[in-house]
Amino acid sequence: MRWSTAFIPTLKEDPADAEVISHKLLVRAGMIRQVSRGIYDYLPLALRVIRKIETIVREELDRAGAQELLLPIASPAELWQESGRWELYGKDLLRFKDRHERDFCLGPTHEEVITDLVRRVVRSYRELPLNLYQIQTKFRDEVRPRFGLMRGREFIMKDAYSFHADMEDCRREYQNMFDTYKRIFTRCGLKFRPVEADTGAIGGSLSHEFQVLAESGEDAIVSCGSCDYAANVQKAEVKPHRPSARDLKDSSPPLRKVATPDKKSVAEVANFLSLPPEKFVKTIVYKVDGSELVAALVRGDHEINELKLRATLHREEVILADEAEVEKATGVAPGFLGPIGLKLRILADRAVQGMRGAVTGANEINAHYVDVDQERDFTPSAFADLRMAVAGEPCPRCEQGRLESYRGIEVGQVFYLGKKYSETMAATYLDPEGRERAMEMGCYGIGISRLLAAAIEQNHDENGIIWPLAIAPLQILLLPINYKEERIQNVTNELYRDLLKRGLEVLLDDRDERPGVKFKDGDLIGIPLRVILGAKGLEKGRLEVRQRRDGKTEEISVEKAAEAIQAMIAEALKA
RNA sequence: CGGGGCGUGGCUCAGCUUGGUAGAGCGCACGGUUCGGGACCGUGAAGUCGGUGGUUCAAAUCCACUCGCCCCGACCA
Repeated sequence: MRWSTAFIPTLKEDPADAEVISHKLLVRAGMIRQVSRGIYDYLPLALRVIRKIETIVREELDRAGAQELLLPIASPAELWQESGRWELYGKDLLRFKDRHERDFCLGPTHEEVITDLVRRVVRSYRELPLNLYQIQTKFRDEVRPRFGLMRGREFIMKDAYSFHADMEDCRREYQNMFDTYKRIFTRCGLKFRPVEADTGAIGGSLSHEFQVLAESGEDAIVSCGSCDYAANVQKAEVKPHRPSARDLKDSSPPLRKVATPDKKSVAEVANFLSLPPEKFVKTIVYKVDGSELVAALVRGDHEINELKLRATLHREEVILADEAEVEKATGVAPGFLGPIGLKLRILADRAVQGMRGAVTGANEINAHYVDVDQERDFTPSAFADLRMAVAGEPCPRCEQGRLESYRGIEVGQVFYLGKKYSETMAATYLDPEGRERAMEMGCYGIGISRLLAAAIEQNHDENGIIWPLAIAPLQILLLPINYKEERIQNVTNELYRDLLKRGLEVLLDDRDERPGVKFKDGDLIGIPLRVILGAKGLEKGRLEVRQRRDGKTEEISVEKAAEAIQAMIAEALKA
């Protein structure tokens, strides 16, 4: 590839609308351009990276026994109505009508479509298991697309779906995909961590996310310093709390009501009363499945985890009650709510159990109780793990470990779905006894375009991108200092042809630009190996090879250059 | 959906408060000098000032509406 004729529109300055580094660098390196919010053109260099990632994904999935197919991007409403997601999926699902006024949507994911296919084909346990995947553009009309390719509306995804006769086989495939994902991300040259995850809108009961570790990540994850426990904070368990002996022995002063005019939040009241937030009990009212109101209690310095609340209640939908609903049910505005005398079902986080000298709302405007003693003054219907885990607390799985927190970019997720879709959509088969049974399913996604951004978030410096060799758009940058000079041009061209003949991927910077411009552009687009051909070196029959990542440079002879470079690439790819 | 910000040559921005016929740097074209980390000199092309409507003798500038883009939030009392 010759730079002079390539479509690589680099920019000297950061684009005005980019915030995160991967977005800035992708645009500056001439790899993407925005078309609309969350929608981008992929220019040639970006597409090359995408193809590389896709190739790795295909090789590993094929090796793991999955088969590639391609499903349509538009699907009819009927399938989504059948699974119930036409209603449930909400506005992220981009809907439209065809010329016959029939409802369609752009696929945000393909459980319905694939399940429909498989149920129409598979009849017998003999045809199972199956693992089918595709690499395709998805569309989710995100509330707030942001950060370039990290959260786009249109994005490229690999999605795989597996079908099994029984749970054991499905679990086996889950593990198979888990291991395959580890190989894929390792081959892509990324630092990542698999973590336990919530199943979200996709559904199911077991899930891991693969998080690329990066400060700019949207997800908070925690992991144990001494064992291999790691989880998304959404999912992370909290070690069961035991009230300390001292807490239990202290006698508490009597309950008192104090005036707290206009002080609603824990921070406000804590400041007003000069008490630390951990002495507070927050009372939060939720509407469960659209009707019942339930109060949840967590300590003032903790955050409630709604996913845990939902799981504890065994209900589908748990949303915060609005102010009017709360007032109607309790007679008081949120901000002054407390468990004492509250006429609602109350669930409490374990950390609330046995609290003494606590502060709660008084269920009366502008008033709070102090010196609240949980055991003496109120009894929730149950104690459960309801809060977010935080860094520094004990590991829920091992004795000595403490949790550390990180930021991550989710680039893959594996789900055990069970029969969620096969039952609602009647994807059944006949077992050896001739009984009709619903298939067990799993699904497995990788955000290809997001992976591109994540790789940059993790691999860049002040000068630009530093591609891991395995996914670099090209492997070698040939940089003649003065290409117009005949001798340099001849040597460069010869080396270029030789490298191409050896099957290497080479970008030849044959532009009539000053060296500084070429160096800057080269660093920006991040090609791993840079070969510099300058007049001084060539006089001695030598050229320079420089690593983009660490700047390490070595001189090699021109005659052996192609062979030496090929060896360097081969060596690096092996590592 | 709520809050904030921005929209002016290809890019990054100034000009707007206080209305008077549009600027800079980079990029681009041409000529010359240069040539190992974003050169220098000269010449030049390029902008319906996001759109619509209004106020005014006069609007990039003031007003209204609208479209687009960015950021924060959109559930923790």
